[in-house]
Amino acid sequence: MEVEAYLGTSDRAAHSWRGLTDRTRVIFGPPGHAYVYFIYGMYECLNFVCEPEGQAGCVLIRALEPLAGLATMRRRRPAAHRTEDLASGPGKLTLAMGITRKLNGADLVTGPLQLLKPRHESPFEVQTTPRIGITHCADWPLRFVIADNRFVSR
DNA sequence: AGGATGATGAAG
DNA sequence: TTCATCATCCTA
Repeated sequence: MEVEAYLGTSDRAAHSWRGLTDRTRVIFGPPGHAYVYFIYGMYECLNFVCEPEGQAGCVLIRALEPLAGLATMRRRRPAAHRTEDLASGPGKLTLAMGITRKLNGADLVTGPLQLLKPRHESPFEVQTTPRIGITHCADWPLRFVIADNRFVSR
């Protein structure tokens, strides 16, 4: 599991940095919703909106450990030859899970994509590192990974 | 190391 | 209406 935080208007790496636009509308909306954006002409990335309505701030979901639907994910990700590669990056993750911009703005509690509490939660240690793939504020320690976890990018 | 690929936002 | 930029992935 791997995530990155993007702050509101103070974070030059964040889409919300320039303020409210058509694209950033859902980031400024209520928390608990999905922000899905299109990048590099081919990929989509999933974020969770985290700040109260009117403020901007979200978390980019960069990688996760696939637990269910493995066969479906393998079909969607023919380039992934190992289970660890199915969702080990923000673009790979959305491909594996079939997440597209149609889910932009979806409610993560009641909508078609739901964030659930795990049935069994095992303890883990969080490791903090700089964010990946950005130019502005590149040294801010806002990337969080489960320590020693195989299911992360890179 | 480089190419695929198109939306976005700002400038003209 | 152009233009640079971009929170990426894959093949070589």
